[in-house]
Amino acid sequence: MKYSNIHCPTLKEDPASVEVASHRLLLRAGMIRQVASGIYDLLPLGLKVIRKVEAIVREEMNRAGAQEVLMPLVHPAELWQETGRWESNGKELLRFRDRHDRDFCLAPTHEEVVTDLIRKDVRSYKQLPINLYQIQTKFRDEVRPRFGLMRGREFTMKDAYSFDCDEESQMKAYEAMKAAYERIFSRCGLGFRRVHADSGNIGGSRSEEFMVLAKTGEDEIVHCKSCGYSANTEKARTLLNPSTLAKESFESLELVDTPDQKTIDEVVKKLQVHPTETLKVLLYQTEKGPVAAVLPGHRDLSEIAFQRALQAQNLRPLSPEELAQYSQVQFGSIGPMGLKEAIPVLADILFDSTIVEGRRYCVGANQNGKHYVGVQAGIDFAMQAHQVHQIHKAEVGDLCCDCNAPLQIERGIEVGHIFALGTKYSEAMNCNFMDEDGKEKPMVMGCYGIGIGRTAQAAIEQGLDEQGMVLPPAIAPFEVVIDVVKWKDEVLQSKALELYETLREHGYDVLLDDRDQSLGAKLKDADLLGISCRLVVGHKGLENNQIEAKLRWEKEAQWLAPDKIVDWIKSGFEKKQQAFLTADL
RNA sequence: CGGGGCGUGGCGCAGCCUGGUAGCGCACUUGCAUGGGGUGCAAGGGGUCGGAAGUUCAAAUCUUCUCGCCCCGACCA
Repeated sequence: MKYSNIHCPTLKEDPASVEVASHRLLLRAGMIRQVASGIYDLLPLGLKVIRKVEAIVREEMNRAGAQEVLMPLVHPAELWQETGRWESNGKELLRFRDRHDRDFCLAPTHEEVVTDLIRKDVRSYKQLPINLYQIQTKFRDEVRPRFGLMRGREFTMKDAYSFDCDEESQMKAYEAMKAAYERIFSRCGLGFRRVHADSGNIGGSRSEEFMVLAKTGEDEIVHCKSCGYSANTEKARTLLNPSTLAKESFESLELVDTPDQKTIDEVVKKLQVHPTETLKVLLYQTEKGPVAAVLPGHRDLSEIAFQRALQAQNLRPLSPEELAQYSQVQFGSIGPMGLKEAIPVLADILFDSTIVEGRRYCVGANQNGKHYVGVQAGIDFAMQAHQVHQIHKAEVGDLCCDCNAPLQIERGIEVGHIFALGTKYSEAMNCNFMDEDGKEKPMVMGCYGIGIGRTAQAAIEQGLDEQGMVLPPAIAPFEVVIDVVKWKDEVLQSKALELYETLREHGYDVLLDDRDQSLGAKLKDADLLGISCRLVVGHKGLENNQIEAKLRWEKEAQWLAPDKIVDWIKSGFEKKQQAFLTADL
């Protein structure tokens, strides 16, 4: 490909109000342009990178035995109503009506459609297992799109769905996908961690996320260096490190006035106590009725863990208006002592496991404008074993559940997610099959997703330097670029063309920069685009029959005879790729 | 959804406070020179200031409304 034939509007200056480096580079490299919030054009070179990621994904999916299909972006409401997700999904699900006033939505995911597809044609265990995947556009009307392709509203996703006769067979599909994902992300040159997304006690289902480690990642993950345990902070189970607790300052139970102190911060300030000596009560609404989470004032609640512990389908914070229907007590004065009496309709009260039994705490008194101090956990209020759960969000300093070592917290970009679904969708949608003894059973499903654009951008985020992108050859927009010191010089030009043809014959994806610009400008663009190998043809080298060659990730360039170039590139690329596959975090 | 910010040639910005119908850099066009890290000089083209209404003799500038985009936060009581 010749540069003059490509629409690649590179930018010299940084675009305004763009925070993340990879997003900035995508814009500067002329790979993407914004159309609306969270909606982008992919320009030729941006698309080229995306296609290369897709090619790797396809290859590994096919190798793992999945078959490619293509399902629609527009889904009829009926399918989503069958699983209840038409109602339970919020505004993220973009709904609209067609000319006949029928309800539709833009697909944020495809469990309903693929389950419908399978149930129409699969009757027997003999037809199973099946694993179908697609690389397709999704639309999720995100509250707050940001960071370019990282969190767009319209985005490309690879999603696979497996259908099996039983759990055991399902686990094989799950493991095959897991292995494929590890290969895919390694081949894309990504430093990633596979983390637990669910601790695995709900209906035997299991889920793991693939996190690319990056400071700018939107997700937090805990990692245990000593045993390797990794999990999404929201879903991680961790133990309290007792050494983080302040010394007890109360000796006896006492009722104190706190007329204007509603938040933990305010109470702590007024009563001169340490946050680790306070307890707070968070109220939520569920389909079973209001529920309460009791946890230390300095800890955050993991809503996901809370919901799981409650085994609730829906969970949202209780509004002040709702609270007023149940109780005279207002937010800010609610505490664990006599909670059930204060709010008689509470369905469940769960205590966080970081509450220390016997320790004296400062708590809301369930009387407006009053707190108790010196309340003993487990004595002044009961904490039955079945009520105590790990519902706090993991924090730095917490201890590993498995080996008791201190955990570290890292940031990551979620590029892939694999999930054992069980029979949730197959049961809701009657996706059944006849097994060997003539019994009808729901299929056991799994789903597996990769954000294609996000994977590409994560690779950029991890690889960049001051000059631009540093991409692995497998996903760089070009493998090789040829720059000519003076394009109009016929001797140099013909040498460059010769080199260009040779490399193409050897199967390389080559860019010939045929623009009549200063060398400096051309080199800047080559670096910005992250092209893996750069060759410079000029008089200086040609006098000695040499070409300047440089790999994007190396500091120094080398002078090589033209007939050595192909082998040199080959071994350079192989070394790099090998490094990715064996990279250790 | 709450808070904050921004919207002026393709891009990045100044002008707005203290109204008098637009300016800079980059990019673009033409010419000459240059050619190993965004080359120099010269001559050009392009915007009515997100939109609407209002105040005024006069609005990019003041007021109100509206649209769009970006950032932060989001029920932690």
